Amino acid sequence: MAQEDIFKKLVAHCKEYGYVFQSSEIYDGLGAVYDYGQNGVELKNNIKKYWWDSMVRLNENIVGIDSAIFMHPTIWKASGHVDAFNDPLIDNKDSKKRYRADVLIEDQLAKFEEKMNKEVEKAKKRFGDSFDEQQFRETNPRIIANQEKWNKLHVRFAKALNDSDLAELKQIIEDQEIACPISGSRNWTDVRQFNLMFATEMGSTAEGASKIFLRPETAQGIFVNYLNVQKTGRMKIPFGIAQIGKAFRNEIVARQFIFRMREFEQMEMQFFVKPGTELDWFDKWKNTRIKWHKSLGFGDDNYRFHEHEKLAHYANAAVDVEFKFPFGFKEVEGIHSRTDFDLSQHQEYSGKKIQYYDPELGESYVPYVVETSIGVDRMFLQVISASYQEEEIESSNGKKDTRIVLKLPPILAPVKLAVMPLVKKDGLPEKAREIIDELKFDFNCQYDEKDSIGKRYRRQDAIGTPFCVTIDHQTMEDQTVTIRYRDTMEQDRVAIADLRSIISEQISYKQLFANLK
RNA sequence: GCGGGAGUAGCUCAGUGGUAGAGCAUCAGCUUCCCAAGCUGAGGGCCGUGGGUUCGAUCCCCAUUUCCCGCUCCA
Repeated sequence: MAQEDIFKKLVAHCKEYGYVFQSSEIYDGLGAVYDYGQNGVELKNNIKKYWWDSMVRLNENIVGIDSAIFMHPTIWKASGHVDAFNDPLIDNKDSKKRYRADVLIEDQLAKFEEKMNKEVEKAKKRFGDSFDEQQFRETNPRIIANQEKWNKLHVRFAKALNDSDLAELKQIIEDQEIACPISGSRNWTDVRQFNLMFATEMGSTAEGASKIFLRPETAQGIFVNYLNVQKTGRMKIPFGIAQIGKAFRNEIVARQFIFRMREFEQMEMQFFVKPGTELDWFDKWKNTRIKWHKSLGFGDDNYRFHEHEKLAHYANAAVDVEFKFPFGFKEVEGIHSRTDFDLSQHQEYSGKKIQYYDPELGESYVPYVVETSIGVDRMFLQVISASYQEEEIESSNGKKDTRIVLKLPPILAPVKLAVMPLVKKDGLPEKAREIIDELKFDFNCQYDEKDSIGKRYRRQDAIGTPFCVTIDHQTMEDQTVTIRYRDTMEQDRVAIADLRSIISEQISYKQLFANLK
């Protein structure tokens, strides 16, 4: 079956079995926003717990925080988001290509510079060593003409950008007769602003209200709390701060189900290190994180690293962990060496000294940061797409049958255990309830007595329940039940008293965590 | 955002210018059978939304919204 078909079925399955619903569906939905259903929320919580425990519980030198979504607006100036997330865009109607309007105009400025430089080059060849470039630039008529054009355009462009005057940017592009490099045409749409940060107002009166942003990443909440945590937690470098929380980006194109959403959740850990050691720590975390992914057993071949060639303004090394989704290898997690960019910026903008006194060195420094940042929703999609299987099996009447099963890692499964009476009489239902009452404090249990036992097993397969316990007449005599395993469909007869330890062992972190060290 | 396709029951889909159907699913009862399809019955849809044409629109036209594919974008 084609991968796209599997993806479609997966999306349908997520809805049908209470994993993921489209947001506001009864009102026609809201673009690229999704809700998690009764099973989805359990899976998502389990994913978050698995990450959190592997960070905070497993590492003495990593602690967690939970910072607010609203933050002081200056934070986003310091972080660079206000500038980087505000792009005036324009489309060429013929080539259907989209450009940043400011980049088009900057290219035009560069063309003038190029022309001037060419004149200088020519003159250099002609006059040799005795050539005075400064004087030449001031006197050559062609350079003067170009310089004038450049100056005029630059002033106009800077003003338009400063005023966020989109119509003026469009007018500049028209006046400069800038053409699309692909189609060569000057058939442009209007310039539109795509502000990737959501804004709202804080303060209830119009005059007193100030514009604030919904955070586009959780990392800044960690950076601005660096001093608080380091001091109150008596943290010594190297140490990390972990956080799970929502972030918001007004994506131009948000698609592929929950892969790219406008409201999403991140699990981030910022690791503070001594300057100069950051690349060693970068390698260490790269290694640790890929082990974490592989520990879930979805197949090592389904992961790869993608090294960034073009680095962001703050980074000196960056790598993505990519997973093979039904629509191809895509980023799940990013590991970035962010240098001291963020803390230095906050130091500058806030005026507070954000440094660490290193007793070994006997001096203070702004720590360097290695970040691991994973999208919860992408992780969710990874887990569920890797787990979704359609199996051809032989039915009892000899016919071929398709069994749809979510082979979720038991530790992540929403429901760990279904307890069902083989028939709903002779005291079997009561016995089943008794077992659930005993085990529900340890595991998420589900009771089902409707339909044939085979049908009930299939229902549990569809939501990924790893264990089904069935009460039959023998149970009433000797206190044993059958336990049926989701993946193999095999059954064992075991004592009721042993159920807790059997299941506990299968959903223990211990083995998974052993692989992380 | 641009181009293309689609939107009918929880799911998969029929259907017609005269105010809607099937299979599966759901629920109740019977059946008691350890791997989904036994019997009986029930609930559920202003046919994505708004406007237009028409005596009358789920169907034709326009707009809009959502989803899918491609492009584009992506610290």
